[in-house]
Amino acid sequence: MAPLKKAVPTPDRPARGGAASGLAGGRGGGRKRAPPAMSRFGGRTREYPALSIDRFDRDNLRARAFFLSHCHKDHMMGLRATALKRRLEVSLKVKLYCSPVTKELLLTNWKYKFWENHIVALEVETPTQISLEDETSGEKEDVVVTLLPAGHCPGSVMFLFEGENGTVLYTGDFRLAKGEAARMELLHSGTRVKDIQSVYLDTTFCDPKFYHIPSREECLNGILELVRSWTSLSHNHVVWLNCKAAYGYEYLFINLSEELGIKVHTNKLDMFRNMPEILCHVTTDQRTQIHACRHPREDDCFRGNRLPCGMTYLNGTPVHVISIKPSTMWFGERKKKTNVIVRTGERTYRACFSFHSSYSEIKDFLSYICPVNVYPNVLPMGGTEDKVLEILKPLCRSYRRIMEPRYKPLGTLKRAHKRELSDTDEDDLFESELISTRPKIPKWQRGESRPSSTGQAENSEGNINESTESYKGTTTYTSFKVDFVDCEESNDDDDDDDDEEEPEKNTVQFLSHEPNATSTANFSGVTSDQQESNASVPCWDEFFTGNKLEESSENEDNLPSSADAGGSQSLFSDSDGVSDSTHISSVNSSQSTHISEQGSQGWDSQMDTVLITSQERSALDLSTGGSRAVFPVLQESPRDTQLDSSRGKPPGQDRLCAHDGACGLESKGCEKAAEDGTAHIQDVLAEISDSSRTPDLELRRDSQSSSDFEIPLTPGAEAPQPDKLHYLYKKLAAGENIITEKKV
DNA sequence: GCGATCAGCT
DNA sequence: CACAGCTGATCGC
Repeated sequence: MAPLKKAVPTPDRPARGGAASGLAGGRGGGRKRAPPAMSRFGGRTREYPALSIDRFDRDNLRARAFFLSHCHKDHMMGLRATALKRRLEVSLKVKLYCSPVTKELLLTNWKYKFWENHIVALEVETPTQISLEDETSGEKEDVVVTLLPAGHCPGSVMFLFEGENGTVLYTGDFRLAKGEAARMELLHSGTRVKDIQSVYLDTTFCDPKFYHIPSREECLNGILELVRSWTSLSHNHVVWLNCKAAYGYEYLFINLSEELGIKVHTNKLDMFRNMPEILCHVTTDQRTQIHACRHPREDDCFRGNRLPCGMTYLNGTPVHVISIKPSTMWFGERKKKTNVIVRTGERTYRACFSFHSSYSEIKDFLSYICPVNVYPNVLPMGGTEDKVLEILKPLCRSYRRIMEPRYKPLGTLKRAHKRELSDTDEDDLFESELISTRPKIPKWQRGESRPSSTGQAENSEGNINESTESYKGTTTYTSFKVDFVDCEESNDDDDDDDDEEEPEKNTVQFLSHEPNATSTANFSGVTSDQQESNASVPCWDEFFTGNKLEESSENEDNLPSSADAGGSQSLFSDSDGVSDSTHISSVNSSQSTHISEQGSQGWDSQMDTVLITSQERSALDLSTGGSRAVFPVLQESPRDTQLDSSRGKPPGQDRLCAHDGACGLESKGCEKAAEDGTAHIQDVLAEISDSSRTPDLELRRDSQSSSDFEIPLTPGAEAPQPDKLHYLYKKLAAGENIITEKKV
């Protein structure tokens, strides 16, 4: 959830202090900034008010049981307050339920030690019955709670409550790729999705502005290649990851460390003492080429070519530091299309990175669950509750009920109906039958299929997913070739980045393409102007010879429409059609308890800024240790991927290369490389771009591409357009009937 | 003095 | 540009 930060004054008890007291309103006299995304979730659900979740102040103090979805401060409000401490002292029964990882992280902070005897770690995906007893009246109520992996940060979970008042899902903060809900066994009953009364939903990015956020893998790979290219220049080329001090970047650290054999320097790591799979990739030894350390004046440090930890020399020579700042909003604000990595200064980069589901991921999730009610936990910045509900309600059953006859005579149907169509033009969301008959993805198929965002689409395309992803299980690493291109044009037209250092703002486009970029581009369902100029009809041969298929299914079918249309901006997808796909089928365990994630759709590279199309390059070729998986735990079930201390190491974990060896491999002749980083990055990349591809990569790539086909293309085109043809080919390849479904 | 809150700043 | 969290000032207890 985006900041729950500011206390929201309530009628029963206004926030204390400062402005709220009315006494300090005049302080400073400066204008208040627009508030960031604000929590709307007060800590309790309507159905189970005796439970407090992620809020531990005010009335929540009286809860019969407490739940913590993850260890971010904005979800821990009141958790160490005196009032709660006192309650624990007089009650042995009151418990805080959370995941084992969250418990570990919480208790490594001495400020929360007093919880020690009151925390109950629940295994993820293990339904547990909890007896809630009112300590004064003795009244009892049973509820079954199930923790589901949330993909937000280590230990993060969603809570599924089942009891007398129906089934309720509280998502906490989550990032789940499309189709993840369908893979969660415990969201299902038999073969069907459970009948969920209410979802309390993380709506941080529930704004068409964030229609598409590149998958974790895509972002990771962008960062990986940038870090790789810089650190390979010489032993004293160092990267500073300017990460906010929060759990959630661990999987990035782990993957960088695994891929490059370079541990990540952090200020603290004792909280991971019982999590060897993280611990072995971070270090408090400054003498490393990747840093994620913090300092109050870290920007000053950086400007002085110093790391926040103070390191200025490595291997006896001054370090050359670049910074990479992960962010999501920044990309969301771009008016022009950008890539996952954008250069913002001579030595500064922005990398796309998100802990929260994108607009389309949220919609996919919700439409799959299809609850009766939805309650947004967060109002996106600048958003209103009405606006968010306008987006979400059509995906709920309650909406349909409202839409039925009783409103008809009032004349409101048309307007509402229009809204419904506009926002979800891809299907008939209000067939409640769809909900009840939606099949669960069979267990054996999990991790191999890409259920679509809607039941209908899934029905029509499920087979394709299955057939084209049959290689998924073997997709254990990614590969792609990158080039950094300094673009003449500025990335942004307004707010220049604060770390801007160069007179002219160069944008380094981080592009990854297939070797046959032109042909793949032609498979695009939607073509840009530029694309159209050289658009040609897709060729079956190319399609079928294992070259990547490209299609912006999302743009096609989940097309942001009316509601979306205004500010809609698929951040990384300009519909140009050359979508890059990085081929990873699992997210690393460190991103919590979770997911065998198939990356969400590849984002479309921006063809208009392609100066150099990169060729595919196998990660194998560059990886220091050989065939290492970027995401080493994909075979594991969600439960197994939990960062529990009891959990075994992921496969291959022991293969952490000595980083000297790693660097030495690629640093030849680069010792005097520092002055112009970009040029040298390009040099290095040029050098490695000859690397050959491994044959099976192509298979993987192909298999991955199926994720782009989860939603049927819009039928009804008169003549077979390239995209149509592409679709037909796809179906044919899947051995399917090519009769198109009639859409609403 | 401590905790809560807010402004300001990453 | 804001995903989360720190610091310091201020206020209430």
